[in-house]
Amino acid sequence: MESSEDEAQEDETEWEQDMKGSPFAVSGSNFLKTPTHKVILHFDLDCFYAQVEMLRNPALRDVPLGIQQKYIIVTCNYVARQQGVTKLMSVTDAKEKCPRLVLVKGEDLTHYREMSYQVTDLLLSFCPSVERLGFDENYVDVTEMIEKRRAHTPQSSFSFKGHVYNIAGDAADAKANSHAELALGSHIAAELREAIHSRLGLTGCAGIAANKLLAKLVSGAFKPNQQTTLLPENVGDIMGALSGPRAIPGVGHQTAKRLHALGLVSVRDLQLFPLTDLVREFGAPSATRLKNLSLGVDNSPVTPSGAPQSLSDEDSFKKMSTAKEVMEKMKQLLSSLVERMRKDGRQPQTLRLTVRKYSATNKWHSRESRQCPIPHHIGRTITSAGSDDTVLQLVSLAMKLFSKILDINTAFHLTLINVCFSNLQAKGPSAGGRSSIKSFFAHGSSPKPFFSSPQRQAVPLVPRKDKSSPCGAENGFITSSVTTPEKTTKSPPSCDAATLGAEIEQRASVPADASQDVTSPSSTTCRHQGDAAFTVTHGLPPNVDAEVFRVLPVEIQNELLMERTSEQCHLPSNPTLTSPQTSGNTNNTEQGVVYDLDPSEGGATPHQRQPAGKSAIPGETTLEEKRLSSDCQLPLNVDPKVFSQLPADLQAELMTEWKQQKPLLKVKKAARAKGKKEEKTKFCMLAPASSSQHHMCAEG
DNA sequence: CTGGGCATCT
DNA sequence: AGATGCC
Repeated sequence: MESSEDEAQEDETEWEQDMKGSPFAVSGSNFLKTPTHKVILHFDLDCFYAQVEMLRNPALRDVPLGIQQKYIIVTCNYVARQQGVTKLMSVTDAKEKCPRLVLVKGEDLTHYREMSYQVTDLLLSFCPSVERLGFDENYVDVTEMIEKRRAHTPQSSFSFKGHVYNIAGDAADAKANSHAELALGSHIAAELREAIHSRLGLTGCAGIAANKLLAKLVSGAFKPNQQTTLLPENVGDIMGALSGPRAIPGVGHQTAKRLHALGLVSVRDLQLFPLTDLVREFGAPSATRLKNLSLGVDNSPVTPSGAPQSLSDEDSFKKMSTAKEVMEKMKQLLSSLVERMRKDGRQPQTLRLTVRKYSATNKWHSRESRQCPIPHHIGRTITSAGSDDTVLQLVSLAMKLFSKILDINTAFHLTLINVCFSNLQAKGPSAGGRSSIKSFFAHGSSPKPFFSSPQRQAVPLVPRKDKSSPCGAENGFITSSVTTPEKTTKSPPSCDAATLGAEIEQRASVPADASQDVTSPSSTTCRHQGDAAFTVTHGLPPNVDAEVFRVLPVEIQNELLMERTSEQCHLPSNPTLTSPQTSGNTNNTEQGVVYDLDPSEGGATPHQRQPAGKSAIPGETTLEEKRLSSDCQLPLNVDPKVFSQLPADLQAELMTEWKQQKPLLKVKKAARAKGKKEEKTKFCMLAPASSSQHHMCAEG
């Protein structure tokens, strides 16, 4: 049944070899010098944060210790676990279980991060192929180390260090000689764990197996501070022992839900489920990967992590609803970020702001982010000086992003703010940013592109294979191309991967690495300019740090000033003082909502007001706007004299920016006047930078 | 009363 | 930009 079809092609050698036995263990007679399977180590530090705190304060060693982030115990030491405390338990529950639980705040990750990289660096001193997974786990591909070590290891003298999964202690040694690579791997793992302990004082577990998936799964078999090796003949055992698909690394909440909807509740269900049906649900790439994972097959390489590709800092809270709070939080977050960035030495080229808005229904997942290039003159000061002014400039930039996410003058309720530096560029000692591109094309030969981080260059060390993987496991295939001539695997009676059907290999045409060719995407919406220099500094909004305010972009300043006006000044005075340019944008003009300073409604925020036909007379607004557009487009807090003295090109640049900032009102009005929807499209083309102010004032 | 980072894929 | 997943 199986191979009646003549799909042919496939490397026959591989095919036959695979049909003979387990993809993992080519029994004994392997004449090839290159290893047929890799040996991957997975290291997992015990209750990492708690260990770090116990190192910092040895008095905590013998007491029940919990690491607290906000209202959660993110991890705890084993004394606490003995008393029923678990990871991710609420502080309330933890205290209930263990009244004497000692809590240490763990929101600041600095110490954990530093120790984490010390561990990775230590592993790197033994082997170049180290991949981080979070702060407390590392994969190490020791295949090459083992090749060398095996060369000068006497035959038939192998043994295992630590546990061997599902093999009794005395039976394990009998298997060592037929699994020499894994046996050597177990010794290397023991040595590395010992190095971590003696040099850094940390304990942890290790898993030794033929791929990352299995190494990770088996590393937790005996905890804490122990290690376990998984033999190929026990792959079926460990996969079958999983509580369900969700327990497979790579299968998250969403995937598990979709699997459940297909009726798949056990790993075995997934193993036996027809690939065709799985493809229908997940698409070929994900389907093949899922099915492979369920079989214990994982051909993903250990990819050296190197230095992080981004640095971020965030804080969560129950409620944040004023611009003042937002700015102060940003200042705080960016200060620490800049400090970290300075130590890193590289220069970030992108700033990203992420917020989480409170929402009764969608409580946890509604994150929104905006990003923009970091102007060169700011970026440079980050690594060199890291001054207060740098932080303020970044706050200014971040506030621009913030105003693209939501309207500052409309009530908001944030529960999280995150700032992130990305597009980190190693700054070479010479060659200031320019001149680089040309040199690449000048002569065909490839000049060293910069100074790139050594880690990144180390990537090629990892066999980038798709086929021809030394893992030997791949050949079951079924090219998951569009045509999908799926060779359905015969439904197997056993759990063993070999019997269940060998690996399904996707002809992964990996998109290589989409290494962004850097330089500025044309989205110049966030371009920084010296706009702050022309702003007035008197009459600040209440409770806003003058220093911060001074550096803000004028548009943000305007909004803040207007907010103050609308909230505090109930004076019936001339409404036009509230900067129509900015006020218009903050309202749903299509509903005729405007800032209507009604004394009867004390501190109500504008958005809470009804469209109220009263003062929202379209005619008036239109007139007001015409006046502005024809005459003075300068923000109200810009001194026209000062502005007029600026170079023409800078004037134009500033004007462009200001127009981009608040174009919505004008255009929408214009469109409405003409009654054509096409106008909106035209607007989008003319002002692509405009934010998507899709938040209608709704709740009226 | 669900944290603070990271990465990859789309 | 967002979703998803890992710790």
